[in-house]
Amino acid sequence: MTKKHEEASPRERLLRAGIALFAKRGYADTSVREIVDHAGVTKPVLYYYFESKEGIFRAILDWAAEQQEVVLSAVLERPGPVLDRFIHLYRHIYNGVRQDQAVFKMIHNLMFGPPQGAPPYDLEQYLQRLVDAIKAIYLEGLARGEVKETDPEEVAFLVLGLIAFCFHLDHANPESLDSERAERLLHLAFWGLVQKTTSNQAEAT
Amino acid sequence: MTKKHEEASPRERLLRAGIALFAKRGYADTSVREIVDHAGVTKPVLYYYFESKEGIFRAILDWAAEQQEVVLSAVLERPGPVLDRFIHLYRHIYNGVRQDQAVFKMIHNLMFGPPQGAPPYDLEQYLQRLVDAIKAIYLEGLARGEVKETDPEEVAFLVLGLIAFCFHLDHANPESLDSERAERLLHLAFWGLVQKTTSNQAEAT
DNA sequence: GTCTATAAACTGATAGAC
DNA sequence: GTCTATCAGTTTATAGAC
Repeated sequence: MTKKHEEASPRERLLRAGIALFAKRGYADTSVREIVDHAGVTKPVLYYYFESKEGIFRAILDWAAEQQEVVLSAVLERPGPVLDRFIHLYRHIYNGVRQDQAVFKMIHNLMFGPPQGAPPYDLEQYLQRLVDAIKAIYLEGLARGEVKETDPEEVAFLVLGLIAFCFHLDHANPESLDSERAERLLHLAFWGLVQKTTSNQAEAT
Repeated sequence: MTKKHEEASPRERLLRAGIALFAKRGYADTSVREIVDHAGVTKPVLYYYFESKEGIFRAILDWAAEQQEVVLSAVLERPGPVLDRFIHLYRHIYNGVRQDQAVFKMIHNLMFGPPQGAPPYDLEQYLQRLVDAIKAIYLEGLARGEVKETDPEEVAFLVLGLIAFCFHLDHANPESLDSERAERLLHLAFWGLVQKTTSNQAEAT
């Protein structure tokens, strides 16, 4: 963390500008001219620190991978009931520091959107780390008898699908932002949708 | 349906090419040159039938809205248990005819990805129609006492989030395509994740 | 309706002065 | 390190012949 909020280095201003623009409009629709204008520098400066448009793109994603690792480590250390920890994960990843939010939006867009000309990058690692974190939380809850036994991978996809969708809704429709929607959706999936009748009415499709 | 599989009109070939390319790579990264090459025509033909790149983009989305309406109407007419109908919805929307699949992928990308320079379009209508359809299925199940009472909007988001995520997984990782994952995830959310301690222990995988 | 040829603007990237 | 000026290639879009 060698950053001052007052006057950042050209390299850092370029990184911030790149994050903001790539997150907002995607890779193909963001030009290097826009990035350098937004950063208040000239074009050769970008090509000096990063060697190409692809270079700054990869530099951003490399930095983002470290950021995610920091966030996930903190979340995994915190104990508590499974549902609380899932919600805590959502809040920290997606509703974290405003500054880091754009970079997660950028990753989200790359994961769920079209490649749009972006250079190849191992996005699978981001997803896999999230899956692993959710699995770990689930398995701890399972050991305490808090949740039923099922495929941990399925649980991870269930939780990830919901928080990704809430993240999308919040960003696609910022005016109707509902900070507790993820909590309610996870709650709903946690307790189930089916009506629990009197005795033991199991239904299989 | 005024199409013959043998030899389509230039206009229709352009639409198909546009769908395929916009779906695969996004709006900004798809050039009109690629579209006309893929359609086997020349550039002025595109500007004759549609007046611009934005024009063919909007024409595709207008057509897609009609297609979705047809699919949703068919799904809503079919009776059955709530969970079965949710799965049926998924299969018909996202795993429907191979030909129409690309257009749904294109909409999915526009909904969940960055705008990437695409012209403004009311994507909210697509989402709202899906939400309404899921609400209708849920409310019918509620009237039969099949599901517990909760906010229908939440149910719609739960189901939509999961099927959108499965759709993404299948397309992001086609080699590990798992056609029954959506079914399992919906099943999991339907029955809940929590351990039912007392006598009411119903579970099936 | 469909073509060739081209306009005008923008793209990523670089040379060379300071 | 940072600048001005510019390159070569691509973009959307059109003019004008047939």
